[in-house]
Amino acid sequence: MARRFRGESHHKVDSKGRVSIPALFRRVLERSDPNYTEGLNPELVVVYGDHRRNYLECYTISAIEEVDAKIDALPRGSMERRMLQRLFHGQSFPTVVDDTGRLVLPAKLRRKIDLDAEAFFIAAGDTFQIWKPETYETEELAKTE
Amino acid sequence: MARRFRGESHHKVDSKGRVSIPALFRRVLERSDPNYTEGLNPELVVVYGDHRRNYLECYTISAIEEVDAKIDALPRGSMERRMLQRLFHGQSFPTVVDDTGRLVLPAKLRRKIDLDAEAFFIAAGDTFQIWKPETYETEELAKTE
DNA sequence: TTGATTACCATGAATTCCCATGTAAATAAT
DNA sequence: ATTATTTACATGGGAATTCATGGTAATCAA
Repeated sequence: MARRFRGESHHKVDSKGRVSIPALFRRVLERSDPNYTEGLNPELVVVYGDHRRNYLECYTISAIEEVDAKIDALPRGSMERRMLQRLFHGQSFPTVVDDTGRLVLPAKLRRKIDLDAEAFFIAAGDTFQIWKPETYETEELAKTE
Repeated sequence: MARRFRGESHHKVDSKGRVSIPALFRRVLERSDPNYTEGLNPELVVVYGDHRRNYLECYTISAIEEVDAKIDALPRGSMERRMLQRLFHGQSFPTVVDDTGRLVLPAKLRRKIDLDAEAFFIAAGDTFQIWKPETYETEELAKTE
């Protein structure tokens, strides 16, 4: 199976911010983490962006490395480079899947997208997104239906 | 034999969601999976779409890769890209044919098309569809009038 | 020491794996 | 040709494993 996320699902978020990552997404995270080996837990990077973004975008290690490489290729001091650095280096949170296949979202990130008891996961090519279900329905579904 | 599905047939769906894939369709899935080799089981992607779609559309690996390539070519952030990503990356289910030639449809997908004891398979060019027999009949009947 | 974070353990439900069987289709033997 | 033998298909059942989720104890940071 490829290094591309596919599928969508809802998962409970508990009081500690723990939320199961869809099993199929975990397989992709594993395959796309160069440091991953059987028995270990894959790493990932959660990009949350500025106040205008109301979902979390999760990158595999190899995906975020591609982004980093692109940023590095831009001229130092250019506006584009500075903006991308702010988003991908500043407004992001590196973490690791835990032993039971869950992600622990710190209160700050949960508050940012107003997440409470349930989270909606949806694949988006080589990343996946985490939404508050209600937000997804109003924002996304309304737009495209 | 070509990479094109042909034919239609009915198959039992058991309580675990297992359903035999028509043998001829399996041959096509094998030939259209770049990773397939004798002895292995071919992969496929089941696209189920939103609430308006009442059947499952099954893509071979090479067919879905064509779709992915088209999506990747669209500008990031464009509405068209987002819509296609939602459908093909989000509302889809990647899987693999099992050792006995069956597909396992999770309860979620079965519920979506209201599938119970029997499924109707019909070829549609480089994909094939899975319908609840009754739905297909009424739907088709309605069309041909 | 107090609230938060992390590590461990627990469990029911869903999913996968492995093996079994009847029947139809294909091939070989008489 | 007709029968015997093999092979492929469709389907079923139970055991083993994975998943999603929840709880408690141990650790940490301020």
